Amino acid sequence: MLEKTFDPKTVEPRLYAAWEASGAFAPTDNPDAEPFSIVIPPPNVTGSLHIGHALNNTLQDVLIRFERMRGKAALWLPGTDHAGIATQMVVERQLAEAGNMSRRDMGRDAFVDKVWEWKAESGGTIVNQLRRLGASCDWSRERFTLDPVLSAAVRKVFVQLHKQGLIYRDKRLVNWDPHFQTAISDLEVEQKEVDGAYWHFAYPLEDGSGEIVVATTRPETMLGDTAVAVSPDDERYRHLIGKCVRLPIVGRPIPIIADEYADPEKGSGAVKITPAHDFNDFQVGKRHNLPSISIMDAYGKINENAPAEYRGLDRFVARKKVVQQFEELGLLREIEKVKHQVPHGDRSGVVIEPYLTDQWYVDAETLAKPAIKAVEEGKMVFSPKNWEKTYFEWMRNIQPWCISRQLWWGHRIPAWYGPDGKIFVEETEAAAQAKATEHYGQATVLRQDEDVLDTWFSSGLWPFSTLGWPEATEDLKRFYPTHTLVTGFDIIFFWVARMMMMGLHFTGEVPFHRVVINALVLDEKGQKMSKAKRNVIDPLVLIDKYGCDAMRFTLTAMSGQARNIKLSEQRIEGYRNFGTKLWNATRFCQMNGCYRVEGFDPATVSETLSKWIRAETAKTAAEVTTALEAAAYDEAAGALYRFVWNVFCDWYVELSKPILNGEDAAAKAEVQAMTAWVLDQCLILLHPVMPFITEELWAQTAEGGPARDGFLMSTSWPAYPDSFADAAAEAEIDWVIGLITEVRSLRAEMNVPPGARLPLTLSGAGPDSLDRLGRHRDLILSLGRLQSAQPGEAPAGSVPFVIGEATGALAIAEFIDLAAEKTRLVKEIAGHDADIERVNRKLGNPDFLAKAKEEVIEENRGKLADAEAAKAKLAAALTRLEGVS
RNA sequence: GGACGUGUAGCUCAGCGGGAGAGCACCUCGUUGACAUCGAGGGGGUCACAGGUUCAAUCCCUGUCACGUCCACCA
Repeated sequence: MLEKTFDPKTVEPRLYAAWEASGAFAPTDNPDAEPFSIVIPPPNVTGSLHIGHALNNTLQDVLIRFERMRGKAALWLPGTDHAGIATQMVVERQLAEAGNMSRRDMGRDAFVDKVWEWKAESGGTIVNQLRRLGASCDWSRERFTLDPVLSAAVRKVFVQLHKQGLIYRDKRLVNWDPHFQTAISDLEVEQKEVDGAYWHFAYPLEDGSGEIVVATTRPETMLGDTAVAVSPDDERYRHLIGKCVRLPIVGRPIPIIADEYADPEKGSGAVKITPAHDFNDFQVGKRHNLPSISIMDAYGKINENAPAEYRGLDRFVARKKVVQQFEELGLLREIEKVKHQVPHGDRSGVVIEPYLTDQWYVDAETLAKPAIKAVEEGKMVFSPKNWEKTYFEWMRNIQPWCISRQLWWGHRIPAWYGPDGKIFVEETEAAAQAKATEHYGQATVLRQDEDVLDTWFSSGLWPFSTLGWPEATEDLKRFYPTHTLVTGFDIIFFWVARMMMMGLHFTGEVPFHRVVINALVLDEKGQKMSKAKRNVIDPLVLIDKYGCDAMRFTLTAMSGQARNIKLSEQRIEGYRNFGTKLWNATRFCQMNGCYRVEGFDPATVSETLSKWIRAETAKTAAEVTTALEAAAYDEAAGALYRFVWNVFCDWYVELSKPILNGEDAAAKAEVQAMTAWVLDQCLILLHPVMPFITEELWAQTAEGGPARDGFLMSTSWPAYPDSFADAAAEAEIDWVIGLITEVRSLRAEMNVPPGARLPLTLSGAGPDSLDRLGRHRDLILSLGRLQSAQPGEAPAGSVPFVIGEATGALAIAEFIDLAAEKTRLVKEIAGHDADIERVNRKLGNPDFLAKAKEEVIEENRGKLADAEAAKAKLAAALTRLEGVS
């Protein structure tokens, strides 16, 4: 016999270890099995499981368990991402806390060794947390983006793209993070609204004939100004074009130029041009051949290109100083306070500087074309579909992707420089050396590029690099392209788009056929979770408190098409209760001798109740299967919840009791076997969502019956014959349920004391109804707490209700409240009247009759007839009642 | 500025052309009987607003308002 309650704390680790040890997570060896593969969005190796991971990985696990049970060669390939900046940050912080040498003091090689040490010690955290989630990943295939095979793939991709002219080195403005002293991509820049100001500065004309006023939000950049631009159409300034102003503080004469970029509507209509520190100005500078004077170093401090008193000052100190000097010079015309968007580094949180450096770029525009086309042609579909608009929007306006990072942790760029700066891009140092020797005619010392690649460069190769590409491995042949990618919308650009570009370019195929975008998990108030707001819900805490299955079911059930999920603990509690319900239903089965019968075939049952639950089971299985195929996780969860709780527990179990406690041994034996069968189906169908409790029940229910053949997780997903659908059985049991519900409802409404057993009569019943009444009388009596249930006219002092073609009447003379009953009848009749009127209006409309579909018209005729019949019965009862009173 | 999304019961959401639904919360009743982590019953909604298409609109179209997210830009 089962324990009173389920104890997830002891069961979960035990079962997970058993699954993993048995090899059940690996795809089947069966060569005929259809492959079904997904790759995990690799969490940062520094990460720990947050609620977003919990959702994302639960959905993947539901999917992979489902497909595995369907007999596919299901591979869920796990792994982690080396996460360049994030990991480097963690290790640097640890070094500092331990009072160790800084990264720069210890040097590159020593530092990278330290990071590997850290990875060996602490890098497994998130992977073990995924195990607690029940994730059935094939750990034997676990990958890390810096693994030798994956690194080789990165080098090959870089070299090939370079040879194809799709990777190039260029000197231009990048988003520079002065905190980490590295370039970052556009995507790693976050716009934040901050308080700032427009400072309006007057630049005196060199010939002393006046001044021109410009405005800026970054006064320090004026130290690098090389022009002032005005619109060629701006009458106010036309006469000044070609003249020079003398740049205050600096003393440099700079020209006034005409350029469309200057908008006469904005500010004074004149704009200072700092090509080395502003993206727009850089373009203007190019057009006019202006010098680009970079006045900052990599740390955001003013450099030697500025006047001596500024050198070494932090950019924000310099800003104040510039303003102060303008004020002292009498050239500060206005300070206009504004709130404006300022770019910040997403990791460092500091203000990003446009900075002029040499960096490596990917020609994303070229790579994007096939990636756009693949989605247009439906070779890859988003679910929900709308996300393709986001994808297209970005892909069609894509900018060159800056991929070099001035970090030490990552894939070092496979480019070597000769003494004259000649670049050799090769997969290995030896190959580069060979090329250099050939080029220079003698062995020459080369220097490798110091930079590493953007982490997303290697992530972009993930679906094929993890399967062994560029080698034509068995795994690559069998599992690529992968089937589905489950991920969050926040990384559609960072990751999905890049995988599409790289996958198509290097394998000629889409990396996945479907991308399922999961929602963002918010707190119960709909706010983003953040440590600062202290509203973070830790999935591990939830697992401890409610059990893993409860959390998984909650996330699955709430994972609709909406963009976010507001998670509340109350909801989790509800689904924990659902698990308890299933547990107790199983206890009921055990107490009533419902054990699995070897060789039992549900196709052979003869009890109507058996046929009914068989049909309901088949309906549910079909619903769940369809929903999971379509990634409609919430629908699958909803169908399971309703079936287990409302159909199986609330009705089937109740309806089976009289038979289980009855004298008919054959019927009892059948229902016992059938009940055990249905319970098994519940466990199977629930397993993908609630793997632990179902596996545990699967094992425990074997105790009183034949032994189970292996794990539930390795059991086949059901496919029932069409013959399980059973309209007659459905109609019959639905009638019984309807009758019992009516009786219960009337008892409650009429305030009949719980202990009172009442007589029920049924008048006007046809042969079917009489038959059903006869066959299920015991059930009806016990569940309706009735004294008797017989055909016959309603006695005086009874309350009527409509059941199909018949009128039921509950004799409650001693409890009846005439006024309340009259009110009830009037209300019900009014309800029918409203229906009749609405349907009549339709049926009386010639346009409706002419244009509506025939079945709709028929349906309405049926409705009308039903409503009129029901109304007539109740009206008759009302008349009788009025006769009494 | 551009794009996307959301407004349905007190709350969270499903439904998306032909009778307004679920869970939670609420109210009433009920524990020696699988389960009080429970059972039975019940109340509660001009489906944001305004137009349009249609025989028929919560559902499709247009507009308005409110809220949210993303992208771009700012002298």
